[in-house]
Amino acid sequence: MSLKHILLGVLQQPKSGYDVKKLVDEVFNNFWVADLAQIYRQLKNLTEQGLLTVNDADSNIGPNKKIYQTTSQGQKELLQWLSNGPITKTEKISFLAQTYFLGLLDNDEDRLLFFNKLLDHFSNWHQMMLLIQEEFKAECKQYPHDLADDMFYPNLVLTLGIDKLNATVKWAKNSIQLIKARKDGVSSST
Amino acid sequence: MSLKHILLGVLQQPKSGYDVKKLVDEVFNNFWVADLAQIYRQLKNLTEQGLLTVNDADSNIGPNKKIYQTTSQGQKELLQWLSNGPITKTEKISFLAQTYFLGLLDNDEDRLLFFNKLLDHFSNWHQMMLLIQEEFKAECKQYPHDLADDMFYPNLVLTLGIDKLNATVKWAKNSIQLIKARKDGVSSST
DNA sequence: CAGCCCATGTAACGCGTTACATGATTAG
DNA sequence: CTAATCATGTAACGCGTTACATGGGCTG
Repeated sequence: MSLKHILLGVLQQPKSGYDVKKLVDEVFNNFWVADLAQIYRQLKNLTEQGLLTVNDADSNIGPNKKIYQTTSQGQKELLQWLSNGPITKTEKISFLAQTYFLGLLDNDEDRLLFFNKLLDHFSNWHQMMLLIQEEFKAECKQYPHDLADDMFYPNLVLTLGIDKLNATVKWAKNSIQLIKARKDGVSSST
Repeated sequence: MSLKHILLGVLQQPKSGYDVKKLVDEVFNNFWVADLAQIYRQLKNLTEQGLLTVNDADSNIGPNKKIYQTTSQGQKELLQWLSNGPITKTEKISFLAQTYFLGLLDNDEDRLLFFNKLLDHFSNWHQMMLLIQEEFKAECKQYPHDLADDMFYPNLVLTLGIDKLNATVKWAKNSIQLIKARKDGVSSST
């Protein structure tokens, strides 16, 4: 129910479907993934519903683009979505489902391998997001108070991403220590 | 792709579809939601594929139950899923998509209302999970080292849930302060 | 006897994912 | 010349969600 609204949001500035995909991969990857095929289908639907307009445009490279843009009706729908309050309780986190059943594996090496892969993935991601935050900090004198209006809320989204990744990285490290301690015998009560 | 494996996991102990739904709501709600209709459909599919068995059973109350249980083939599939490494990058967090576009609302009161609803929701949830953690702590002497094998990994899942909720609650509180400070004028650099 | 919980399901629709098809331009 | 990137799409399938149907037993 939200890809629709993400499209209405990003298409306040006119863009092609392909451009939307790149934007979502770059700036929304923190909390959303979207497939190109899905984006093209939604653009078609939303245009038929009058929430977007299309215009053809030349491309200096490759085939011609179709440029989409949110209509006032689309804008209205977007504001309605924001006004209905926060949508929560929709999370599906596969790696936690896996962790829940990890005791079924028959040795600690496999479990440690699982957690090391997690740690590797999330700490890389964490580092990447810290770099993006540096760019936000460079944009203003008193971070985050005097960020431009159109960067303030994107920045809040970024900071929760960083905070959660920080928690996740610490958790993965701690879990590895706990598993190792269990493996070597619980007795060590340091 | 993961409801399938959650079913294979929880049906190591025989259960009805209705029981699975209750269990998922109680213990997996931290990172998964599943619809009853969806569960019934998957149970049917997985049984046809030979990953589950069904048996009829009386119910002391209401209609007869169908009791499902994971087969050795289902077990194999489950272990395969765990061995393929952690599945990440599948998150879709609607409230962050909303936050990203929150600047489109035309006043700070509406934005603060949004964040207060978030804060209320997540702090209640956080409290609930802390209570569940107390139960885990009561189950053993040296928490979490000497938790039973079948509680150790579920407990890890619980702790990440708590850590992330803690981060989210702090973030919501901080965001409210930042919005108020912007509203009242950025000048106050206390 | 009304309303809730137990327990199962079907139907319809929409979202998400993968595979496939097409074809232009540019960098190595 | 090959591979990558640009750019658009269709088809098929499976997952997620909502609405609806059925009916017994228990609680107030």
